[in-house]
Amino acid sequence: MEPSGGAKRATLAQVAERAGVSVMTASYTYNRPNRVSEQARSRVLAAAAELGYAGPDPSARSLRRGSNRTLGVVMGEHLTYAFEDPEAVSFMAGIAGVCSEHGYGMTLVPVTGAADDVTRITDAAVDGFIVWTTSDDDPVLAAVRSTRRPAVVHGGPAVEGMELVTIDNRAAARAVGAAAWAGAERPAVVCFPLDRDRRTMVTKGGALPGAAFPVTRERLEGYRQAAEAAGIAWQDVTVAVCARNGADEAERITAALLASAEPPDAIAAMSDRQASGVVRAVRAAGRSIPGDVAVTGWDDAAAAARLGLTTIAQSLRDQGASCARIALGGPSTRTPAWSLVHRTSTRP
Amino acid sequence: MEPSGGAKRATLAQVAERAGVSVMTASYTYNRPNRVSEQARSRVLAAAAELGYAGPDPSARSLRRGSNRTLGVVMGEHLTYAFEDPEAVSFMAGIAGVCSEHGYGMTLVPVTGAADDVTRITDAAVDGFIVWTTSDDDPVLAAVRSTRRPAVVHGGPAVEGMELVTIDNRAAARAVGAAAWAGAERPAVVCFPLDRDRRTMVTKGGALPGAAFPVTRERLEGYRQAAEAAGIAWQDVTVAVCARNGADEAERITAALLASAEPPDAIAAMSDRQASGVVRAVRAAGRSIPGDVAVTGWDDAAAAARLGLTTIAQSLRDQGASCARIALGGPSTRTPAWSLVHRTSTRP
DNA sequence: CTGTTAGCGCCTTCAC
DNA sequence: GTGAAGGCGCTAACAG
Repeated sequence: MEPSGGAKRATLAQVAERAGVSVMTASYTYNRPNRVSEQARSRVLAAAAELGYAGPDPSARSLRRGSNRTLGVVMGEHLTYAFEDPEAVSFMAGIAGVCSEHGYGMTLVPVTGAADDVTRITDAAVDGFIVWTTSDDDPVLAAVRSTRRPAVVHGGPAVEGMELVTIDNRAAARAVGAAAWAGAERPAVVCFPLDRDRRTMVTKGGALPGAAFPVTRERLEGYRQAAEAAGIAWQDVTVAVCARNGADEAERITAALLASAEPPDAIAAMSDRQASGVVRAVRAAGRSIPGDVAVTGWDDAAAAARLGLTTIAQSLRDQGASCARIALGGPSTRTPAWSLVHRTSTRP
Repeated sequence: MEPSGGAKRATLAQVAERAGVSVMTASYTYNRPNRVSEQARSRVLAAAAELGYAGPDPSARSLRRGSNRTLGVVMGEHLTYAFEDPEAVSFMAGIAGVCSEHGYGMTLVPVTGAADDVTRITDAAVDGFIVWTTSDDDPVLAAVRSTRRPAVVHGGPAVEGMELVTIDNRAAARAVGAAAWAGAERPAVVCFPLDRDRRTMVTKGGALPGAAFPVTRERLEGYRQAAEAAGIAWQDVTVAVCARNGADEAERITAALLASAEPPDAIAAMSDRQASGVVRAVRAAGRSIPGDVAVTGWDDAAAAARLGLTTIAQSLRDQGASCARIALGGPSTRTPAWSLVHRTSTRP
């Protein structure tokens, strides 16, 4: 199961010998071609071709130069998640664009939630890390920090010694919450998981345990403030905590809420994916939007426009690009812009 | 703009000195903990903690071991494309899953279509490559081959010395083509680009230049065979070549076809994304599906089910996983399964 | 323009 | 259970 490494690779020294030049001339041929005579250069390249030498070994070069020309991206729990969530994909596309511009590669560091995550991070041959939003207590953060390489966290938590790129989730939640709760009497939040245990629960705002994910925590706080501004006590707001960010789970949990004794008449979701599920459940229950139930999303994904969702617009792509630029030591925004997009899923 | 590398990292030798042991004892502490006395071990770890040593340097280790524990993925032209096409994303998710299982990282190699692509590939510190389908003449192939590392091409072309994982595109195109052309008199193909120039054109099958992308070529050949089996001469089949795989371009080009003197009554697209655009254009023109125009897609994406598209089902995710397993030296399928899914967009 | 020297940080080998 | 030597393949720094 181990990679064979293919046929044995020739070394620069062998190429130099065959070409009848010193190792340095061979090295220069690859690194400073114009510092080498045309003649020497072609002899080196000829020797390389004969030996099937494909150029300097990248690891040796990295060791010598002290840089890998690669950024590491840590996406949390399951690497495949990175590809399943369209917003995560946008984020990665933003990173990819900047890496590409700078001739950098992008290594996805596999993290599973298991104990060896730390090893996988300290073992990654990268020049800097970008960490997708995670919980306050995620050991991955300490591992990344311990490498002493430039590191940028997206979303949160804020970690001393690491950069943070995030919108003001609390303010954005206040804004979209105000739209959601307008004219509502029985509001509900369809919520991201609170911590890495990802326990599902339905409770009231007052009874909610603290959230270990800062993004979740900040948004809840914003919804709470919006509720109180609308004259609704937080302890009267239903909070339905999902295990994951996805439409299906949001749909099921919404269906349950609507079938309960106190069906909500306004539902704020934490993503447009969740909101899509909410919309399906509301329609399936024969209720109208926003007449019977107001619905809000988050992200302004394509689905949001299609469904007429009031939502928070932000560019995960730009945020990914910012993270990458910062990791590469350049300047960029730490507090990206967001805006409230009013559509037809909320009461005017 | 260069990464700072953060604070200077301590070396194993420094840790050993501080712990009052030899370098080897320190090394064993990280690599063979049980070959070291409890006492020595804890002194080494204490020294490491004091110095902020995060473990052996990955590049040095790679150099010494001759392996990077990382697979390289080459996605062609624009790295961001990898994240824009849902099928490509599935494919990457499949790779990610296998890498994750094996504790391997996954490096996305930035390739732009420019001359330095070759450099970027030979510079990548990876143990093997997976190359997303490309054209026969793509220099990336020779570059990957020259590294003499295990390499797997997905889709094509077949390259001596590299593995190939692909469905039988010709047979699949024959199958879906048969469904598309049933009862048709003016068939058309909405086609992927023929070569890396990505020139747009509308022509007849007989006048079509050869395609440099094997996947495109094979599918065209399958459609041709299906046409002839249905008693339609290839030179009578319209082929609309798009610059990229996307719904919008397919929609525009279909609108033009429908407005022409000989509007097609059957359109076979090369992806469900393209087919979505085709469906939009057909509806916008006030034609019915399949009554006025039969439509087929490819991939059996979510959109295909939603639109009732007859299409070819295949799992890009499984194919990504296969590629990764093969690159890691394990066994896996080279010829994945596909199947024809009959829905309502074609004539019975 | 070309060559020599001296490591980059680590781990395999072999001795004790 | 521990350590000394040597080298993985390459290139910065400095001659010439």
